Amino acid sequence: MSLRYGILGFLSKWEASGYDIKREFDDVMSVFWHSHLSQIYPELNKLEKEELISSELVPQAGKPDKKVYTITRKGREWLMNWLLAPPEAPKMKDVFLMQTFFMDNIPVGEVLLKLQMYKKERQQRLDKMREIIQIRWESIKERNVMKARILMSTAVLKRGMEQEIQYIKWCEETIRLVEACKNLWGKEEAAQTQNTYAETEHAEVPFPTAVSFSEVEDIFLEYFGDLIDDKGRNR
Amino acid sequence: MSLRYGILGFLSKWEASGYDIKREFDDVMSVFWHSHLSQIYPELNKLEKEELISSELVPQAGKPDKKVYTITRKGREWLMNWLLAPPEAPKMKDVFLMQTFFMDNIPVGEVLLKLQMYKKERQQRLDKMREIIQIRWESIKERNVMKARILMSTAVLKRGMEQEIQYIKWCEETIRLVEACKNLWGKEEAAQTQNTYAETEHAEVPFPTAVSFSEVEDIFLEYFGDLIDDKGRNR
DNA sequence: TAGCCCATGTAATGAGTTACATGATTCA
DNA sequence: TGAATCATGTAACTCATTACATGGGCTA
Repeated sequence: MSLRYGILGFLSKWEASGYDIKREFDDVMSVFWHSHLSQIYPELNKLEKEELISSELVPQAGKPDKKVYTITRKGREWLMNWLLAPPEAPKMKDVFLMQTFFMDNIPVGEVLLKLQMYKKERQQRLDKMREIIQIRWESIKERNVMKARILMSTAVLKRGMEQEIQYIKWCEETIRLVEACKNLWGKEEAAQTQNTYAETEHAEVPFPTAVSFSEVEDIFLEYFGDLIDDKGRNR
Repeated sequence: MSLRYGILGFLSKWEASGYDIKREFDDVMSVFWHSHLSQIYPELNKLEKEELISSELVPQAGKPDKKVYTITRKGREWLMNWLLAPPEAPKMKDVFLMQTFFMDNIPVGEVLLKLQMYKKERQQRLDKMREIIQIRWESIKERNVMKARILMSTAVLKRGMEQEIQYIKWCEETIRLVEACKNLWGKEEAAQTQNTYAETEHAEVPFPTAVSFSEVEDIFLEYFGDLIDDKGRNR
């Protein structure tokens, strides 16, 4: 239900074809949304049938024809009503965090590798955002104009960048934590065997490689910083 | 494709019914995933047919019967293969950021209200996580055991908490930014009219309430901190 | 000449949500 | 007595992804 508002929102400022909209979803809007052309085209046709947008065929030299869409008054009304509605509860879906949560099932070496790979993934997203914001920044300064749309879109870009920076930092910190607690995984070659016996673990039988908490308490407290309220402890 | 691994991952440590799994998705696992019972039940049946899990009916006193699932060897193999596969590229879907991006279409007063409401939403998530981590922290200290699973799940919880803290901070900063740039929206009553003319905007016709950038440059630079590389400027 | 960019789609499949259906116990 | 919790599901629908289809122009 949100894709259509992403389209209406974009068309509220610029006329565009499905292909143009996809380009935007891959560029600035990738901070908060992603979509395939095969979803955008049918949605555009649906929006036109509902008279929220209208289209015009524009011939191009040396390129295929374009179907350029324009938002209608009704479309603007729908967009505004959506914008004024109370915000939805955030619905988390983070595949990488899910994997991390279950990484006790694979050897430590693999855990560290995955964290490093993911850090790179996030670094690339950040680099892309930095580029986008740099270009926009120069353009704003050059044209010397500020508008509400520019303000809000840069605010969103800031949020995106902060998110990537913090995710990268978390990867680094977690790599350090895992390295400091390597022994919890036991020998790498034994990992397969360990897992086979893990099903008895819920009955409070200690895991072969479990250690007493006090051994790692300091590492833990440092990792968490002030996120934990550690009452009854003298430090 | 990830829900099934969320289920397998959970069952890799504890035997559980569909209802139990749902409870977990609403609790600790809500940091990175959410799912409905009407999706979990059919998935469990599918997993059983594929022999990745097996079930046993457990009668209960004063409560309906439970269908308790156990992961099979084949299920563990599938889980491990998924965990060892290279991480997927993150797929962003943040409805609130999408709305924020297009908030030039509604009055400033409404923009500020929405940012405040969303901040509260995130604050509630944070409070819930704090509670969860506090309970786990006490339990770890009491039992005095540390295992790889505990390590990784707390790392994920940390990430979740950081995310909420930073989102809240971003809301606050953005509220301040919007307040400082209120005039970009013009009079609230005029908002409807403004939007009607916005379609001519792509032709570089300045927006009625546009101001020169230099007027807000300092506010902007403060908002961004060191996120922008502002070359050729003396500060 | 192979592969990418432009441009628009359809079809099949998979994932996710909302509504409906049932029925016992427990708590206010 | 009504609402919430426990417990398992089906059906209808919407949303999202992957694969397929077409075809001209540009670039290495």
